[in-house]
Amino acid sequence: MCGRYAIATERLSRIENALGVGLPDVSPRYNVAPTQHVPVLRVAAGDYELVTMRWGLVPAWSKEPRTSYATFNARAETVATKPAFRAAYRARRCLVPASGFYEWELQGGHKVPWYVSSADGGELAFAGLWEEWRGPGGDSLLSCTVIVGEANAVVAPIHDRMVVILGPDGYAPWLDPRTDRTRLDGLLRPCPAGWLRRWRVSTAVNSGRVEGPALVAPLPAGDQT
DNA sequence: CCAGACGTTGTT
DNA sequence: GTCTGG
DNA sequence: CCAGACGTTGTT
DNA sequence: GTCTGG
Repeated sequence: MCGRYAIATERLSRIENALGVGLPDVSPRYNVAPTQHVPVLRVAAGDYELVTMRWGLVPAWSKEPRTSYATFNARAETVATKPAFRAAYRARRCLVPASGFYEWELQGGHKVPWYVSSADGGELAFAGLWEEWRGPGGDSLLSCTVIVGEANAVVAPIHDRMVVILGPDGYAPWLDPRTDRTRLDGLLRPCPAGWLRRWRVSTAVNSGRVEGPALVAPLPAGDQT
């Protein structure tokens, strides 16, 4: 699954190059948690645009601009049919840029944090969905989720699920509202192991209130198990 | 018909 | 135990 | 995801 | 909004 990530690259070069578009730089963050506002790439009026959305999707039919259940991840296996996600899967897909994500491994009774990083340092693109919720007073909330599926060989030893990461060839078809279901479903596969690396990090990341580049620093070699 | 849920993970 | 906040 | 709160009244 | 359960 994916409940915490980092975005350290200010310039989203891989996305810019793949889509042939210029994008504003983003502020580096090392401890992005659900309910926070995050940069998201979507198509609006036929153009690509980077917008800020709340992480944790609020369906358009929700009575409140929040949910009483977890929506910061959507399962790849069921995203096309679950009431909270299916409309967005059909028409409102997005990319969530990241440098890497955190995963907690259950070791005996306790949890140890790992950082799973982009192998080449360029930004990753998580497969996401977005929604716009409108309140009676004309208020509006943009929100998003990221899709999770099977783990690849880098992540499987520590956790059985991981976020779906798209390659540059998948960016445009994923974002295009006209792409058919069969092609979309085909994109929701674990990414190649070569795209990722992982290392143990400090438990400082456990708290959502801590921030800074030290959070992704590898623990000493002796602690990398 | 109306009311109530709408989600993920992990653990037992 | 369960919900909220980051 | 994990951490931290989980309550009321009245006073400054 | 739409589906399930009573």
